[in-house]
Amino acid sequence: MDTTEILIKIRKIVRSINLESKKIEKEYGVSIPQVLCLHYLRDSVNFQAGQGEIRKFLNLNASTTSGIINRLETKGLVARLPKSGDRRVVTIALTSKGDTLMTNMPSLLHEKLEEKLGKQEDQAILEVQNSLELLVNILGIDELEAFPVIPEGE
Amino acid sequence: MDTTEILIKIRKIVRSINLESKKIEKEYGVSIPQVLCLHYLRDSVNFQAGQGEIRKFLNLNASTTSGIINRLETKGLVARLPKSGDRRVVTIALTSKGDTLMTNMPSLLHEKLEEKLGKQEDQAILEVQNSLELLVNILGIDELEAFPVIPEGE
DNA sequence: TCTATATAGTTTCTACAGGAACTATTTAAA
DNA sequence: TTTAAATAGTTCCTGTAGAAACTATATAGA
Repeated sequence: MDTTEILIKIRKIVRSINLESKKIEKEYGVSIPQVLCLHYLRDSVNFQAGQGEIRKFLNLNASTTSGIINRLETKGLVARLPKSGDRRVVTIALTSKGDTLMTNMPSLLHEKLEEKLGKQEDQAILEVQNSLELLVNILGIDELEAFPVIPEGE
Repeated sequence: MDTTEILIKIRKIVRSINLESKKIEKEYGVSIPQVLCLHYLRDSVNFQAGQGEIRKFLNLNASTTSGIINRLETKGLVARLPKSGDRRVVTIALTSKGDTLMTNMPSLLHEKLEEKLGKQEDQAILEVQNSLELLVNILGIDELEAFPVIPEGE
């Protein structure tokens, strides 16, 4: 049985996402994780959210999230604000510059996938979802299962 | 339609592979890409191969491959040898230390997946493969399609 | 109150990953 | 033969990713 093939395909998918990310970064100055972060802020109340909230949404490590926010901050797309009440919490706020960028950024991988996947039969889409679910379960992502998927992705 | 969910699942799979890789690295001192590299050498003639050959098999950038080999070399698991004939080519050779490590390294993600996937119905496995294939095609990994998959993975 | 302990983030370190620029060698062409 | 182009690798730079160690703040318990 060819699990090697499956692993190679997963590696290919990963790689294509990375390549797309670098392409987007070159064109717009922001990578996919950065875009996802800005995207989340745009959907948040007052365009603001705590680092932890973002971290949970992106399903990333705190240090990774910190780095992403650092790069966004350097570009002026995001600002770190103090939170009254709990001074441990750093509120991340979308700047108008960040908002403008998001407005002008067209079709990401996300939307490309959406478009192309839309052309597939419903049955095929269901199979893709089931297959990925199976892989997720098989690979044993138990500790992560709890993370709250905020479905307000789009 | 929920492509967001699909992307999140792919990210989860990627993440679980990374986590597994770090776990393996902590336990055995070598990561999955490094193991794949050693694995390839073990299946090569005289336990040797050119960097380019490895690069094509792993489907990675030259600089990335260079880094992986560097780390393996530092650990003494691999050695860089000159190739008579073409002095641009660097032959990568598995050392006995590397060979021994591979002999003693049990059940990788690879084999875990194999084991767990073996318990699934053939139909499910087929669906997984088809789904990944579909995603690979949708994500447009055209330039990479040509890379020669040596099926001697196991 | 004083002390755990838990929580929120940051910093440092390491690995993977790719692009760009570079060196060195080989091959093709003029 | 000398130049031009292709090929094989390396080095440098940046980004993603996580673990470990750390700071600072908040909360619970004695």
